[in-house]
Amino acid sequence: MDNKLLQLSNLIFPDLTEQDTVESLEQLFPERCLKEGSKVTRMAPSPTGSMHIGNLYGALADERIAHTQSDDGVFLLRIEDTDEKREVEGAVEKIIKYLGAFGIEFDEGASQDGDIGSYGPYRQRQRAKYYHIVARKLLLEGRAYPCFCSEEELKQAHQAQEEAKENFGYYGKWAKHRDMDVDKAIAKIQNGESFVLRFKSMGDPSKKVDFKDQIKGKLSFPENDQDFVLLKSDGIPTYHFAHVVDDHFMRTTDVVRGEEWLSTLPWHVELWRACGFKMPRFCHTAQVMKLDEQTGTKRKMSKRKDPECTLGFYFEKGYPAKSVIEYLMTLLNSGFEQWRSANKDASYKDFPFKASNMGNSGAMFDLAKFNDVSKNIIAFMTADEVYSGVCEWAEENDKEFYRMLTADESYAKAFLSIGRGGKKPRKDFACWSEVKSFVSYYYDNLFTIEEAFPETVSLQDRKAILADYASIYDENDDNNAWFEKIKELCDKYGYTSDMKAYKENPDAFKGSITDVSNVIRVAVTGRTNSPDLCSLMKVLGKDKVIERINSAAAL
RNA sequence: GGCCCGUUGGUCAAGCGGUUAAGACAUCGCCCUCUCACGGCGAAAACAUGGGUUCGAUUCCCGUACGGGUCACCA
Repeated sequence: MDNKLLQLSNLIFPDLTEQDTVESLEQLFPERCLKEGSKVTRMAPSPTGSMHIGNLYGALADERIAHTQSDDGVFLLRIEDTDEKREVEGAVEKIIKYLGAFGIEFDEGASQDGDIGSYGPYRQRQRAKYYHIVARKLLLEGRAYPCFCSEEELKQAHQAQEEAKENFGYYGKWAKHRDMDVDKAIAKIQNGESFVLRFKSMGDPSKKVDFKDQIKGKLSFPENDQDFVLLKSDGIPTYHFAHVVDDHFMRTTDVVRGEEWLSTLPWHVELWRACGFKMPRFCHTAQVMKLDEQTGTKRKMSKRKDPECTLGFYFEKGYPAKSVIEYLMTLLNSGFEQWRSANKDASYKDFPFKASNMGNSGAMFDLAKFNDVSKNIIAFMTADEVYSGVCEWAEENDKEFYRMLTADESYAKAFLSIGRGGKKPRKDFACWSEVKSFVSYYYDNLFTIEEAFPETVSLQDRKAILADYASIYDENDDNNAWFEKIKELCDKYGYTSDMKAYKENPDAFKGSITDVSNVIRVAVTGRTNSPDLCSLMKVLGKDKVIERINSAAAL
């Protein structure tokens, strides 16, 4: 072994002993004993801010890949906290809490109560030693070297490259310290100069590397020639290095990450090889996009411009977690929707998820479609489920409504039951925040006449019809009897109950049964649209119905 | 600018050399013993573009345009 190099490595890695070898790490983190075909995936967020829909999208993909058709696959959470400057307090807890709220659970990794699993620690800053061990190996093998360039020098090089129309970066002739004399490097470090550890690339960009991605298929890039940074001046690794070391020693089988990493894939390929590690499979997922109203073009979802981008949006509006997952599944895997229509009651977890069925171009987030998906989810819930969903939301977001709902639970459940159950349930709301305005007429303090009575009915007729109806209404009538009474009213006042005849020749009649029932509907609910009037009136109770009809007759 | 990825109706998407080019959301019509919702039926609506290869290209190859990503001691 080159003594000088050894001296240099001792200077750079004073925290390591001779026992700290890559082989010792291989023993510490042995290959996992999993069944054939089982997969290990990881979500690796950096704790730098609030979660957005793209994070959830990625997490769901990871989770499904690990857990579909395998009972011992592993989905783990690793915290990429290598950038101290951008770290946000409490972000880790928030990530775990939010994902949990969407039903996404980890088998292993960082958690609120410390680490779970034997491949940790799972927070990168606590893994400094492991990175150093691998980095030292690279240094001693001549695949890494210290670089003393200042920020200013790098900036200047960048500018010079721009002027010379050459590629940006630290490579070839621009890599000033690549071939620096070891003695000189030792002297500089002893002198206390700041440095980073760079990878020494042997790549030749005139050659191509072929690569297979689980989603994108065959890819081909020029070989890497960048001497990118492995360890920053504080000894903490960059993403690139941490990715290779962690995914190797955590024994990740499938790296699922956004396609923004595609461009640095050649870096990673060369690094995996230089480390002597076997590469995992890669799945580079498309981004969730959004139509920009201003420009009319697709663009990445942005937290600032798109409220539906942050996960908080779904909680504030009160979308069931299940709806969000269901919609993301339709974006994530082609074929999910068709599978769903054939398997209405199945859990999304039963869907045969395949990485190869993931879309390879960015899917646009479509709020209208999402709302439809959510309406379907809510439509097939029981009244009890809807009730607890609304209450949970209202407790956080609308205290007054919460008190009203909980003041008479069975009353609330009764009106939430209308049109529910059976094969063709109503699809009235997409989220809990829409419920209140929909059911407001069930509560006297929210009830107002919001819409006009039908114009086809004269004031005189309206008063007479209402007064008449108040005297014949019987809350024990079934739907048929109820309807017969409306028909009788029609006949009495010259409105037809024969809709066909009315449509064919509307001028032959004063109006139709629609007008008559709408007179009653507006009197009772304050609006021209409502669920089935007969059921609705039963829930309201005879007293309230009569009271409202009488006061409307007095208008 | 270099490199990479992508482009099927308004949106999400099937399709893997020969199809009347599925389906879903949205839109519009019609039907369904009251309105709305649900449901049913139906309509309109697409292979970015130019060259090849081929008996035949939405499908394969090349160019162009457009969109996206990336080029940090951020991930």
